[in-house]
Amino acid sequence: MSRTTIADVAREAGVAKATVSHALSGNRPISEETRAKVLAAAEKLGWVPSQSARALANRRANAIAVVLARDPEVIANDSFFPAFIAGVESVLSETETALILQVVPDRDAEERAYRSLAHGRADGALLLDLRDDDWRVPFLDDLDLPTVLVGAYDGPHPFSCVRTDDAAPIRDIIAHLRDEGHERIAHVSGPLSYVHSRARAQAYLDEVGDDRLLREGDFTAASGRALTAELLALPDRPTAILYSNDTMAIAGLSYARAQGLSIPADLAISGFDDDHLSAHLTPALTSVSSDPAARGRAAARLLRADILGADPRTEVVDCNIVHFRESTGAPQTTAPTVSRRTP
Amino acid sequence: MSRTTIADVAREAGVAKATVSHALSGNRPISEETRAKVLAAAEKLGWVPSQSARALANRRANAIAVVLARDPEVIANDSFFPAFIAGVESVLSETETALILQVVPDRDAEERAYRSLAHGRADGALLLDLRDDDWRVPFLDDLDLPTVLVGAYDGPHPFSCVRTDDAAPIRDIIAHLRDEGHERIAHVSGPLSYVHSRARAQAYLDEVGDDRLLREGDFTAASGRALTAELLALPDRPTAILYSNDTMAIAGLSYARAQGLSIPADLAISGFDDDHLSAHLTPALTSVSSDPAARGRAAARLLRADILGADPRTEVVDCNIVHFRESTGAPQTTAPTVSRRTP
DNA sequence: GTGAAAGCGCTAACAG
DNA sequence: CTGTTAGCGCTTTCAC
Repeated sequence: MSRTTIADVAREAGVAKATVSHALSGNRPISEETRAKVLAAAEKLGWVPSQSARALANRRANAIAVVLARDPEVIANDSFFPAFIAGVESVLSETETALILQVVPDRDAEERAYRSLAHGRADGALLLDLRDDDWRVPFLDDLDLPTVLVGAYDGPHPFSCVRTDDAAPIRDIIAHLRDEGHERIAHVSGPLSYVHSRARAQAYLDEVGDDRLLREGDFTAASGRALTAELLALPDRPTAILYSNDTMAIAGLSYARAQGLSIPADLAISGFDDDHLSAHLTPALTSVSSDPAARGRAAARLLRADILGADPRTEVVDCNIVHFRESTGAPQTTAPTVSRRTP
Repeated sequence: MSRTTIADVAREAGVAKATVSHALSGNRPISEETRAKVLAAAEKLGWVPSQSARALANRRANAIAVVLARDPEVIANDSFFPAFIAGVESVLSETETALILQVVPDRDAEERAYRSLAHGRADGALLLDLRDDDWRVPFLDDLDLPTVLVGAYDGPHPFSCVRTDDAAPIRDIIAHLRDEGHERIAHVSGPLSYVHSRARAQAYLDEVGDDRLLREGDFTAASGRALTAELLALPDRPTAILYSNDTMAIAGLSYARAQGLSIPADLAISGFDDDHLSAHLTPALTSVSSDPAARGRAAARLLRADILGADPRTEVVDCNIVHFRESTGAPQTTAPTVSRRTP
């Protein structure tokens, strides 16, 4: 680590420590001449200000945090998260702010993590995977840690918020399916305690009227498969299934085909999140892309403003696009597979 | 933020600051009685030690860093990275160590990032996406920042290293293809300056003997598509293509089918990395799973040891498994799709 | 415009 | 076993 400190640079440049500090931060007028001397000295000694000393003096860590309480395995198969993080980073990098990622196994660890973050490690936090009456909301309010909620949180809260309208694409898909003649349309949701799963399920219920064909999954392939089996075993089995993410949809699609059903002739299928491979499946999967990177950018910008003392505000990032593909009867975009043996 | 400091807790408990500090760290014997008093006081005041003050005094940030120089878009479609990070986190969480993620646009920013990390932000770094004669290796050595190389780096270096054997699965796939009667086997590699792409390409060359059917891609779907087109346009077009990742393989597969080729009858295809959807494609894609989480765990453990002063060592994590699926002629694992109209 | 000195909140000698 | 006293390296009044 750097044994050279601001004092060494000050000595080398023949000025006071304060001058070195201000020459770099620009927090007070410095003559061009001294500034040049200071920069030269810093360059010569290869000095970089210590982040920890600066954090202590400034009461600012120059870092923000994302804490995930999910199972590592779930994180690994999630297409939303990496894109979201990439968006966040693109904003943070403008201001030399670091992103701290913490994965915790249980609520206890999560509370400790937030406490320690709030006390000198991070200047703010991004909250994902919101649940109804999420305990983290009042908790972080108490901790007085600037926070941005990512998702359509309904409860009372003092924070900035990035929302999307997940109901509209669900309505569009259902309308499309009805046009195609479907009457028994099912929905495999994510855990209903998550606000985004619930919003999607609610849009489905509003459209369909009852919950006889609604099944609550957990976003894993296993649940997608199991609930598809359950739905297909019904006496009046659905002719179309909307899944709340692509992982469940693909598992369901795969199961249905294994049962001898043809997609979309016997069963139409749609997903959500538009995994980068979904367009390449056969049949290609109808899904909803939601530009997670745009949401990441918006969240990072809101948080930066909050940290600087701005008033919290809610931003609606509307970037949901339905991609109608073969799995719901859209015409094939790639040529049909004709068996042809070349010499 | 916490206005309550160690001094408040000391006063509340009627002891000295040092006692409070040691009661928590256990760095010197404390009577059960005082410790209880201290803990009670800390609890009552809701005090948590300030990470930044601690970092400054300890000269330890309790954080490690991963810096990515990739395009955010590439990160978003990469199945290796999130799983790797999940593995890293599972080890870090044991010791309250944070992970700092930084995405930088260019080399200049990357140097600054490492400098600032080395100076108080992080105690060590994980190096991914290694290239031949990677400038970061001597640079970090200079910075004196404990580092673990993730990948089979050949140049001289003083660091710990996590390697895998990527050649074996390539050999296995080629052997399998030859058994199936293939003679013209092509390879679409990643950028050959990356050590892992090169290792795979080298294994291919060693097996096949010449580079007439080798094409250098960049891991994106676009390059997979373009190079597939190029290979299929050859007078003696290949009957099998090995891709260096699944994204390129799927794009290639999709292109080939659009050209009217049947997979695997006309063209056999294999990928690498086993994206979580690859098993669900039709035809399912032959690929190599490499347990990125295991590599993440190994890297984090090595780095932790290095930070504590252990001697650097190289660990081979051998977890590559070839999954032979339909795209190379393995029997279908899901039942065939029989068109059947239900009432 | 610049310097000197007082913290930021914690840890670690050093005494007792 | 516990209290006192210096720092860690930077920022920021407060003087000049």
